[in-house]
Amino acid sequence: MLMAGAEFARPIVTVDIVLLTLHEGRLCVALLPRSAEPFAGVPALIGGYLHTDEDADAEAAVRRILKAKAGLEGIFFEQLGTFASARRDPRDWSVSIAYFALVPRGALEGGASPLELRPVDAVGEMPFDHNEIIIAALERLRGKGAYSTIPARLLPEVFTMSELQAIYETVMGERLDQSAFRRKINDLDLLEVVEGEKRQTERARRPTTLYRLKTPVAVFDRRI
Amino acid sequence: MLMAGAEFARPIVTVDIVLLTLHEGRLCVALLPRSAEPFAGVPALIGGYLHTDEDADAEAAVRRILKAKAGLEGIFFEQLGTFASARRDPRDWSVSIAYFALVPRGALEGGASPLELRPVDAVGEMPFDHNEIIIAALERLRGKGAYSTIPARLLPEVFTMSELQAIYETVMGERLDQSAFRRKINDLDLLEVVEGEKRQTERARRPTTLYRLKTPVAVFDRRI
DNA sequence: AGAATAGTGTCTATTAGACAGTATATT
DNA sequence: AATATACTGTCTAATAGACACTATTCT
Repeated sequence: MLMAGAEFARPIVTVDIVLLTLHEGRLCVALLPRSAEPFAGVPALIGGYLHTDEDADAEAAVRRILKAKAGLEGIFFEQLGTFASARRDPRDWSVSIAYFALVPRGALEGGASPLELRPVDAVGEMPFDHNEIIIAALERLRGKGAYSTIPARLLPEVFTMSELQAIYETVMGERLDQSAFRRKINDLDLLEVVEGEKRQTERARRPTTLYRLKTPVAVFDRRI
Repeated sequence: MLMAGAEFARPIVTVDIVLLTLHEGRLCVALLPRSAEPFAGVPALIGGYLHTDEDADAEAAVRRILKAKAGLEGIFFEQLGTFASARRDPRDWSVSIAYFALVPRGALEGGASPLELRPVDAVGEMPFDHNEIIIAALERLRGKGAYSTIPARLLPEVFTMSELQAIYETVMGERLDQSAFRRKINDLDLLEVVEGEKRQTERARRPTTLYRLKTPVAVFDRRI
């Protein structure tokens, strides 16, 4: 039995973020070369130590790290799971609270950071257990994606119905029927119309209604 | 920028388990009086420190704690989420890797431990953020429950179709049509028939086919 | 026979998928 | 008019829900 006040050697605690975005129609993870050993210089998930002196909670650490290392603020993220074992980090027993985050294409441009976008179907060998963490993120996106508006967070705030459908097709890896897709989206009452039209101009096309999500993330019962 | 090897004060890391079972037809959480300060003697979630010297990973810690504190082995559990903040524990910045576990009614009997079963709809005020953790566990059970055989882990290995239906009804909090339920379960091909029959004997009833899950946990697309 | 639960059949309403058709812009 | 995409309508198949019916045991 434990005595009151007895303590144990504490593990390392870090936060790692699987930041996903679309680049040239492919789903990509954002990687950053590690600034310190182990694996210094090797591209890895965006992450860092929990700063117990300044982070109020794990989400605060995520926000701090996203801002400092990728220049991002106000983007969607949610907890993915925690990877904790004696073996995952050569330094010590280590706990990584993993998050997955989505940004619209283009939100990463302009930042002068050495972010690398690597297609998720060709990430290659990653340091630590980052391959495993990325796989968990993809499962989450594909699983929850079909039942929520989470995939829409890969799009800018305002988008067309066709763009939304294309995102779901990419995330779920299958073609969707246009008519059924629109019917479901409308039935679920997720979107509101934004005034203004999008006009396509290479060759000639009918202008498009623009939409915005009514709520940041909606989860529903039915599959898209 | 961080220097190589720079470190930060490490937080406390614990594991907490929301152990759910059925007792008199109601869903209950198993609580244990805390053996040490803070909140010594107060019933709380089953949990404990991660032992970096003996636990290979977080799941090993869960198994160790379930065995030592509740006398349970081989039961279903899965990671729920991690609760990490400066405020959740009066001692220090604290990380709790929370798990949710299901046991059949009766698996808790015999153990002489001071386990208390408290109905989830009347848990009352709990120490730390344990109320929040319990709510997350219930959401998980109700959410994933409708799309998986997880609720069946509240039953013994062999059960009848009616028992299974009753479990889903309790978990999901709604009545289900018997015919539709059986049709879906059969279509999903989740169960195998166990030789032998269950005979009811208070008053007179037709004997029942017994079933077992084909796989420990199956997740499907369709709602039960 | 009667009670009690096990298990089946069937009708109808809803939802999904396929696919063709119409609409509206530019060149 | 031709083209390209936006958007709608409709038919059919699959699934869900309601509900009544039959089956098998014991007393």
